[in-house]
Amino acid sequence: MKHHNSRCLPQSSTSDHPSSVSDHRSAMKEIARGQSLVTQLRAIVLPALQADQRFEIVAQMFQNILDCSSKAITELQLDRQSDARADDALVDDKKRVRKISSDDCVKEEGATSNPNHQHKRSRRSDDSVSLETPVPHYDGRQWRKYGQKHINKAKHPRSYYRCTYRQEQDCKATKTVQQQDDSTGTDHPVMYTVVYHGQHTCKDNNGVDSGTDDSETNTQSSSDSRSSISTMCTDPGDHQTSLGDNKQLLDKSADLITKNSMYEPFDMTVFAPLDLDGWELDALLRFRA
DNA sequence: TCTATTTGACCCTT
DNA sequence: AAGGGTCAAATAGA
Repeated sequence: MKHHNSRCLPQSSTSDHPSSVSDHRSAMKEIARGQSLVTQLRAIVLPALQADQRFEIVAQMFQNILDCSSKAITELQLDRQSDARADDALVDDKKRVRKISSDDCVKEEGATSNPNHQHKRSRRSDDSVSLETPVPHYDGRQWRKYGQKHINKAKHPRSYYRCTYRQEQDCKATKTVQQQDDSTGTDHPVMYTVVYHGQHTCKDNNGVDSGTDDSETNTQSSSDSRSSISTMCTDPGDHQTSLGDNKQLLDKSADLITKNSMYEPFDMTVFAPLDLDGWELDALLRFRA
């Protein structure tokens, strides 16, 4: 099922619905909050069900719920963008004129650097959805980290991720993950602010479904056994203290859980419910405590 | 050897 | 000029 191209969506006039933008925004926030809660719940429930026959069903149900909310957010985003696009058209066009002309000048007169540096870096805040979660990578999507930066006045660095299928399927979805400053040294779980930008245009969840002919996996998927979810704790120092002495135990647990699920008849990588990284387990255990 | 992550540099917006 | 987002070479790990 393909998402609608925003350009193909009927233009829902904001003038017809003056409150639609704020309605969309609050709706998206609520859905995102629901996603966060479901994600947290899943992190609690699935490990407890690892030896249970109902594990698969429950995992699938969780994933279906998350898929539903993801699609709802996507639809809302597309709807909002189609509204905003009309409003922004003039403004964007002005910016674009300046951008293109300056780019042309630079490139035609011999670019000083890589021609790949053609992307705009600005992000419109209304293109994004943010949520707070103790398990920032537990969203059922596959992400690849492409950068990390220290943000001004923030204790913890911000990590930048893009969809794993960006190259293969030109999926423009990105997200940033940043640990909240006030979430260390307290009893409650470490919380992260996750901001999603853009929509997934890659096929289905993880692109896995398109590989039903998995006998001829391409070269890139040859490493699938190594990582079904390519995100992991990448903030050096951020989690070391919290992982502490329990890390080995947690790793063993994760390993055991993963092995248990490895031989299930369906592809667990779709859900990746038990592909917990150390910090996710840490967050989970703190959450449960 | 291949893929993912790290990290400094570059570039753009404000 | 500062801050933030992205790139890409270097590095790590399986």
